[in-house]
Amino acid sequence: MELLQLKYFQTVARYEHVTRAAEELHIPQPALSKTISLLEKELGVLLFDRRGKYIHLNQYGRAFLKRVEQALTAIEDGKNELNDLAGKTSGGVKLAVLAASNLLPELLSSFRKEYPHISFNLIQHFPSSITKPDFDLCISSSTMKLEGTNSTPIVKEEIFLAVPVEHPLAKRTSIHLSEVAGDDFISLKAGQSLREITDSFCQYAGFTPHIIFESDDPSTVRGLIRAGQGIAFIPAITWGGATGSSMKLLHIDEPVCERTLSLSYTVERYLPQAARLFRQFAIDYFAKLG
DNA sequence: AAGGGCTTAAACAACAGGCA
DNA sequence: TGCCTGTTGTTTAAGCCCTT
Repeated sequence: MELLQLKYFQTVARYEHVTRAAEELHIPQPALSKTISLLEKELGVLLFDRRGKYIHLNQYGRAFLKRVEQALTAIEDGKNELNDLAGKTSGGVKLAVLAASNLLPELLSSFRKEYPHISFNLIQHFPSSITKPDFDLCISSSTMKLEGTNSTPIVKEEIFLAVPVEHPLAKRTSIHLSEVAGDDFISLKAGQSLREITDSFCQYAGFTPHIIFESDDPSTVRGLIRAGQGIAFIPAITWGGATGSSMKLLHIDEPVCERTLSLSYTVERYLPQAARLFRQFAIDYFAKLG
């Protein structure tokens, strides 16, 4: 049994799609089919159910995948550990960013000024087909609990309500959220952690926001507010930057609108030196922002 | 030279979706 | 419902490269 066969199997098992796995592995699809069938032959059981043109992991495949993941992770951790022992901190950091992606360019460029030899592999969403996200570190909202991880809070920020200057409440400095229950909202797309938090603020204030625009891009959200199309929640730090004179940020008295971002890392895995350096750097970086 | 592992190319089968 | 078309997975054959 070859290590390569196990890597191939892991990829096919994750995608349950031979062609996509072959593309991922940069090998021709027939070769991958052949490798998998040889592995099955060696194991003496079928790892996949073939139903027509689709393949699905079966009970043997699922059991084997669990062990293969453990074995390959252990080998990866071993390589990282040896690199560190040999004094090579040039490895990459697998960084998942599920929140505060706006600050990422500045954070990474600051870090790389100090450690130019450390590279990054950024993960900005977890494909639903991948059951076990693979990262060294993950920046996310504290409301998201990632299984098998430890978290360190890195920044607590207030969430303001941004209104256009011509809005009736624009002359105020603070409001109760229930005062804007009837307003049109511009919001992040559903599924984003910030969106879930702000929806819960509104729910607490006794209303469901009437959302007229959804966008993943903070600058688009700002532009729409300036254009008088609606109001929006704006995190003070991670969405920081000039708001301009055509927009006003209001403090929300009730409910308390804050969020905490955390840095998570998997508990059972060896954290490479490069990732440990970045973890400390990120904690210090956000401490300065806060 | 022989054997193993890989590649590309081709052929085939099974299925999904569109359409009449 | 039946046909057509496109997609996808599998198998086989021929050839290349590397190791023994």
